[in-house]
Amino acid sequence: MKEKELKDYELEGLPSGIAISWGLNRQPQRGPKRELSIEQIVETAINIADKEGLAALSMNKVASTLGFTTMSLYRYIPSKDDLLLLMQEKVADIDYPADEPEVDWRDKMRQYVKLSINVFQVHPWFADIPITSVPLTPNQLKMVDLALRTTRNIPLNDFEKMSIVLLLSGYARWCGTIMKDMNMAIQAGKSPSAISGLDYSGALKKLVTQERYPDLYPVLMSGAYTEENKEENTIGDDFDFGLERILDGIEHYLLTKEKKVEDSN
Amino acid sequence: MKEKELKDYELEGLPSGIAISWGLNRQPQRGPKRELSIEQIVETAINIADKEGLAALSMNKVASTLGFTTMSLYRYIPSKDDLLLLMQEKVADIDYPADEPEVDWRDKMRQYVKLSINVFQVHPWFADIPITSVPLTPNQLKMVDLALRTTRNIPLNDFEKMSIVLLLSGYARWCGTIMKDMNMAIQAGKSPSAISGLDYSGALKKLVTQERYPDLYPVLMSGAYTEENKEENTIGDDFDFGLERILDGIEHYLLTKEKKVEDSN
DNA sequence: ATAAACAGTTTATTGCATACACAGTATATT
DNA sequence: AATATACTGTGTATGCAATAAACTGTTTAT
Repeated sequence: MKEKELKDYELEGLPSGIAISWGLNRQPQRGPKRELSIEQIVETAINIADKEGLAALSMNKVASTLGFTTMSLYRYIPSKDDLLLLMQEKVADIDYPADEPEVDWRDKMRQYVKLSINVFQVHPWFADIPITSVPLTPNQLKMVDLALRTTRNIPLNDFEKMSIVLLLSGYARWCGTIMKDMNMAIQAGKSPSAISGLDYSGALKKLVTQERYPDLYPVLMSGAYTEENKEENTIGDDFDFGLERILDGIEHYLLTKEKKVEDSN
Repeated sequence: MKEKELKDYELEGLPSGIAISWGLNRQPQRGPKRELSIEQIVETAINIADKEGLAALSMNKVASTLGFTTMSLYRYIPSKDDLLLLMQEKVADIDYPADEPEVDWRDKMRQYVKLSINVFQVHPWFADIPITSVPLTPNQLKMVDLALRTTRNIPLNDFEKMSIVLLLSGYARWCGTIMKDMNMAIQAGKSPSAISGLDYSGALKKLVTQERYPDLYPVLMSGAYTEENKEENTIGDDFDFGLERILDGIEHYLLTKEKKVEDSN
C-alpha cells in the first residue's frame, strides 16, 4: 500500500515513457486479461527497426506483426515517442564489463567508446532518435555510470568528468551516425564506390579547379579524397584515429592540470 | 553545341541532385515559359525548414507558399531527396574567411569548427539530413577546401589530413545535432529544466542507488549531473572544452610525429 | 503547318499517427 | 449475488504525407 503510494508520487513528476522505464506504471486492476505486454511490443518494434530501419517502423507494422490491430498498442504505450524511448532504453541493456581496477583510464575509455559504438552498429536506428534530455532511464544511466567509471581514478571534478563523458559519448554517437548513414545508403541500393565518391572521381577532377579549391585540389588529384588507392574502405581506421586524438587530448589536459597544481605549491 | 555535349556527358554519371548543384541540368528547349525556378523553390524550402523544422517541410507547403500546386515542383526537382540536397548545398554557400597565412593552424581549426557549427545553428534542420556520400557539391566541397586549408602548413600526408578534417567536421556536426535536438525540444514545449534533468533530480536521487550506480551516484548527489548549482546552461562551455581537447590531441600527434622523424635521422 | 517537348493541374494511390466511440469482460464494491 | 467501474481489443474517421499518371494548354523546332 505504502509502496504504491510512493510510486504514484514519483510517477506524477516523470514523463510517461520515463516512468514506464522505471516500472512505475500502474497495473490495471479490472477488465479483461491483457493479451500483450510492453516488453513484447518493444521487442517487436526493435526487430522491425533493426531489419527495416526507423522510417519503416509504424505502429501498424508492430501491431500486425503481433497479430493485433494498430490501436491495441495504445492500451500499453501512450504514444510512438514513448515506444521509441523504451526501444532506446531496451537496447542499452547490455552486458557491462566487470570493473578492472588495474586497467588504466585510457583503455577503459577506449573500451567504453567501442561498447557504445557497438550499440549503434547493432541497432542503426538508435542514432535516428533525437536527444530530448539527459539520460533518465535505468539502462541509459547505467551507460553513463560506465562512462564515469573510466574517470574514477583521475583527479577531476564532477563537471570536468561530465564534460569528458559528453565528449566520449558524443564521439561514439557521431561514429554510429556516420556508419548508420552509410549502411542505410547501401541498403537503399547505393554502391560503396558511389558513397566514397570513387564513381565520380573523373567528373570531380574536371569540376574542381585549382583556383577555386586550392587546398582540396591536390588531395583530390592524388586520389586521397575518393580513396582511389585503397583496396578497402579505411573509414574504420579514421574512427580509431579520431578516438586516439581525443584520448591524447584528455591526457594532455591531465598533465597540464597536474603541472598547474605543482606550480601553485 | 560542344559545351552542351560535354555537360551531358558528365551529367550522365552524376546523381540528379549533384548534377543540378553543378548547373549541369539541361534547360528546356520548348514549351511554356517557366513560372518558377529551382533557386526560388530551394529558398522557400529553406525558409520553411528554418522556421518550422524539417518535419514540417512538405512539398505541398513549399508549393502553396509559392502559390502553386504540389506537383508543379516536380517539373523542377525530381524528388524531395534532391530538394534536401540542394537545400544543404545552398546553406553551405557562406562567406568564407580570407586566407591569413600568419594565423596558426590551431586558430584556423577553431575558426573552421565555429563556422561550421554556425551553419547548424542557423539552419537546425541541416543535421537532420543523413549523409549518403562524401561531399560532392560545389559549396560543400568549398567547406572541405576550407577545412583542408587549416592543415596547409602542417607536415601531414593527404590521408592524415582527411582524417583530421573528418574529425573536425564530425565534431561540428555532433555539436550542431545536440544543439538542434535541445532547441527542437524547447520549441516542442519542453522546459530547459526538463531537458537538463533538473525537474527530475528529486526522483532520480531516489531511483539511482549507490550499489547499482557506483560512479554516477556521487555525481548525481553533488548536483553536477543535473547541473543544479549552475545559474545557466553550460553546455556551450562543454563544446569548447571538447574542441580544445581535440586540438590538444592533434598537437600531440604532430609533436610525436616530429619526434619520430628526428629519431630516425 | 505540324509535331514534339514542355508547363502547371487534377486525380488517385498508399501510408502514417492517433482521437473517439463501441461491445464485451474481469473485478471491486455494495 | 448484483451492479458499477475500469478495463480490453476493435472499427471508424481525420488529416496529413510523397508521388505516379493522365490531362489541357503553350511554346518552339522542324
